[in-house]
Amino acid sequence: MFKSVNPKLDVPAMEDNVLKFWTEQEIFKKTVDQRQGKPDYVFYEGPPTANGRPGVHHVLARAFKDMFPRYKIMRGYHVSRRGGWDTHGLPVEIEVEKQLGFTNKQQIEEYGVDKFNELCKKSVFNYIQEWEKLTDRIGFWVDLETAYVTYTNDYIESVWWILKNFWEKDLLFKGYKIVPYCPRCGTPLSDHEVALGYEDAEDPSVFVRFPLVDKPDTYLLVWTTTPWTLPSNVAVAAHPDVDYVTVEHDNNGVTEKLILAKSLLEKVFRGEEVKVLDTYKGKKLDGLKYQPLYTFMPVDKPAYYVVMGDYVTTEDGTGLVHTAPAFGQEDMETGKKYDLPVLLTVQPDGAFIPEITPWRGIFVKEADPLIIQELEARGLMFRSERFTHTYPFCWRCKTPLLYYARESWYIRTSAKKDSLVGLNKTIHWVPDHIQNGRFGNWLENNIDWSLSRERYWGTPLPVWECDGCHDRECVGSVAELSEKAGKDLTELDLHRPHVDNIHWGCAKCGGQMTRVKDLIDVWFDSGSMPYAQWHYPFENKDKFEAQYPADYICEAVDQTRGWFYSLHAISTLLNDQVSFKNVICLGHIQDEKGRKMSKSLGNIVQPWDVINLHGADALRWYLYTATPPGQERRFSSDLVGEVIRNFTLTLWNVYSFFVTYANLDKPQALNITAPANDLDRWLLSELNVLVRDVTKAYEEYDVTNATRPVEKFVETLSTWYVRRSRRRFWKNDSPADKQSAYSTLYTALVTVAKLIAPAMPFLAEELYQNLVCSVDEGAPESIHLAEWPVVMEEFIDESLNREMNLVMKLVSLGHSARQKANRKVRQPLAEAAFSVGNVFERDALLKNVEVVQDELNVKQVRLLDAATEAVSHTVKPLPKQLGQKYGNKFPVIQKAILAMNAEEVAKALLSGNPLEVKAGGETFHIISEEVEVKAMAKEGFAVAEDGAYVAALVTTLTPELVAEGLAREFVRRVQDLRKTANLDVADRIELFVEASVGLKSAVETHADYIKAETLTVKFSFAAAPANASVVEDAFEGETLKVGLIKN
RNA sequence: GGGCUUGUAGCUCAGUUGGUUAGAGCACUGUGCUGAUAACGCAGGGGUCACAGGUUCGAAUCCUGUCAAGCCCA
Repeated sequence: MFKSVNPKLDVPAMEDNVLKFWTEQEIFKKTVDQRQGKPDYVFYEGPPTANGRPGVHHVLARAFKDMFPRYKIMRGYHVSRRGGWDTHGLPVEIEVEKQLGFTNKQQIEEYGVDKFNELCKKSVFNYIQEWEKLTDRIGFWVDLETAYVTYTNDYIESVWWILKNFWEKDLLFKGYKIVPYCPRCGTPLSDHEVALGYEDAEDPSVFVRFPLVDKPDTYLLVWTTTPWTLPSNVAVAAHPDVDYVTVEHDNNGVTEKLILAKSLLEKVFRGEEVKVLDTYKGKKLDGLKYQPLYTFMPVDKPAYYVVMGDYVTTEDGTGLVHTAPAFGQEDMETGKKYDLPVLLTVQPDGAFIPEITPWRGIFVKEADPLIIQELEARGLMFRSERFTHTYPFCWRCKTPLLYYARESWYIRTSAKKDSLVGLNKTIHWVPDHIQNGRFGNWLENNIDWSLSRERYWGTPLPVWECDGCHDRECVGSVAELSEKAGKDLTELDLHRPHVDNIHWGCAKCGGQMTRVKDLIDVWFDSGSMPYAQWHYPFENKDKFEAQYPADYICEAVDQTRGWFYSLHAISTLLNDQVSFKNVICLGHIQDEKGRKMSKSLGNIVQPWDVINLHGADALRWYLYTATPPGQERRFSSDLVGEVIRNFTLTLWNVYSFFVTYANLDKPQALNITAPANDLDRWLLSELNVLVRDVTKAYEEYDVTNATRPVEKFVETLSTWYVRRSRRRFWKNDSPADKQSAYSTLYTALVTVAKLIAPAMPFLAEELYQNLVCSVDEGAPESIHLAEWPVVMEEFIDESLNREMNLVMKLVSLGHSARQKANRKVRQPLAEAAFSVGNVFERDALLKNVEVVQDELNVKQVRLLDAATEAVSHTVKPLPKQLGQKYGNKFPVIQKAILAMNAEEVAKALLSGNPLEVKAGGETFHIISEEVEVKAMAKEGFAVAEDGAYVAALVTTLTPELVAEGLAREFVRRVQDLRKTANLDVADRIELFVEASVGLKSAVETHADYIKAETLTVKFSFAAAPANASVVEDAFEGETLKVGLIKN
């Protein structure tokens, strides 16, 4: 019937078998093909780069990516899941540079850009086999055979088409960008490179007087650490809400007035006596004109006045910030805002341009002392010192970096800010705070997308410029390029340097059109994937339309400004539409000590180490259940091992139990009908609640709630349902009841398998193959082709669930009482009495008396009753009820109730009448819901309590009870012996017993019970023959020697 | 420096519109149960709910500030 199941599960072997089955039967392909024509569920794969080994964090993302497509397939959707590879960008170049031993761009140029790019192209797939192997092994179903690759001409052409669209909408433009720049290497550095080169450095710290136009004896006191930027000063920034002062100061006998931030007076004058003439907010300085320090360069726009900036701090300096848009990020932003002129006074080699006559050709840092000298000579220097701070240097050549304006291409995203913000409000974010927090804020403060990169391996910016009249054209397709160039360029590699060699005559002046040298940001590549993966609009219009926008994407949280943004921005600017509807934003993985995993710390956990030990399912399940998705998570292999012990094996054992007995009994039918047995009704009720809750969670992209409740259910299934039902499977006089038990357990197992299929695809498949496919030839051949379970509302009985919960609770209390009285469970006791909180619970207990009797091994179960036995009461005023009703009167009421006689209070409340309480000069009528009344057994009981619940056991033993206890002890020894003798569960035996008097008498009395329990057909009080399995033992003051022979 | 997030037992995490005794699993100790179990039940030890103020009859929960960690930006 069913394939027999080894209770000892070899997880990796099981998973390998399932993988083999999927491969051989092409199950993944079938999940796509068989849903052809069904509604599409669209998933986008955020492309990784395969030039490094995949790590645990990649497994995390891939596990989450895999889950929802699997779920949706079972819900009957058509889900095509195309893989993709991100192949361009600086990290790729750096790998190749390392390989070639290069340290600067010069070397790449000398080596040859074509050869360099060839190496880049090869290196991006260095580890592709490892990626494919891991992807396959963790069960991430994604189509890698047709995966899109961002370096292909088709992909690039689509990206060009998008850029041309932006160009035509005037959304693509050239501007300035401040970049960290190495004047010796002649190149800007990436953030990553800048981070490599921070060192302590000594720099000037100067306070300069800027004379006002209208009041020449009044000066703005301005602080800077880069005197060389003063010749390009065009404004001074002040904070609108900070307090500023005008002070009178004695400058070598001449009285002058200085303006600076109030809170910095002390720091600047260092106790020197000054007279504060006026105090006011920075706002008041707005627009105040001053005389320029230098006029080497003409300005074509208004300049030399005070501007407002929120970024101005009063930590250092004077609260008045020298502003030179060419040499600082904030300065540039301010410059754009106020339309200030940009005075580019420095050449690319870091020396002053000829216009700066006194210092022409001098490296700026070396000009600092000369400038200071010059300002001192003019009486404008208030103070000049040196100070040490952390400053970035070029990591290659140790030259101090300059923040320097470079020409750069931008996408005018800020023009579409309202759309970006508005469309974001329609996206479902998990966790939801990203929507208005990190992502929303980023959109609210949107700045234009800096698009260009001065590099080699990437999508070239398709803009050509005339060397004569500087007219520019943007090219949106290969056909267009061919037409302009006057030759067929279909075969042209669209990368540098090939594309750089294409020229044509300028339509306006006849000059030569040459491509600008820039590449575009790789994020633009990945954000273009909804279009470019299909070579849209040149091909596959239908596919694009069917696959846009995505229903679901998932990446780590660092992608908010990466892929999530690039997708959103491109889609908004191009189509005014979202490109994804649901997104899960994952937290990062840390090591077991909460540190970042990094090569340098040597704390990287290799996914293979975990998978080979515990399997892919356990790893996946751990990732889903351990932490809410958006949170950082500490990770170690041991934590994954807990999944096996806690969840996998528990489920596996229930499964193995079912198969073992089902194969013995061969139950007729396994389909479910309305069962008569309460335990079955309860399990089916809980099961359908589980289906309902898990389904809801999947629909809401709530991974934690789609998985954790299954764990809880399986635990209850094993430790309550199966334990309570065990005898119904192997010793049951009622065929109908046995049948019902099989059907119920079977249904639970198959349903659980389906519920975990998206999360633990291997185990789910293994269970399904044996439980379903081996008995139903018409069933779908894989669980991943099966239908998602439907909630059968008619089976849900919430009050039954509450009832069973109570029973478990009371049984647990009963065990606790036993423990306190030191009465082991094998010893039957006369009775257990309970006190519960309300009528519903009283009825629930009475309904389940037999279960409680059996669990606690007591002869009678009943309610503690004040009328028939000595019982005392305690009362507890309930803060929630009373506090909400009476507010700040609660404490006095509570005190008053506790001061009253507990028995009288209990009596009143139990009778259903309100309790009159006098407190604080008022009278309150307290009703029974507002006070918890607990009955306490007075004497002769072993008691355990929790809240309103009390379990009280009668622990006195009669000789009959003792004998019964001994009989059970005897049975237990025999069962052990059966086990050690390796008997089969159904084997019949013959017993030979030598026992002390009391035990012998007990065994005789309970002989029928013993024979039935142990499947004994022949029984004798005699010494065991030599071929018998024998055990000797002593307990409860008795001795025993028992021998067993298989009959 | 700014934005977002997080801080609860040795570890991983729950903790409902604020309700007085803060829970679970793992690990540890003791004990019991078992012919599915690699288990399970019960009990015990283990907590300044990061810290400091505030609001409230009542704060892990709400507010303010501080500290620490992570990510993104500067």
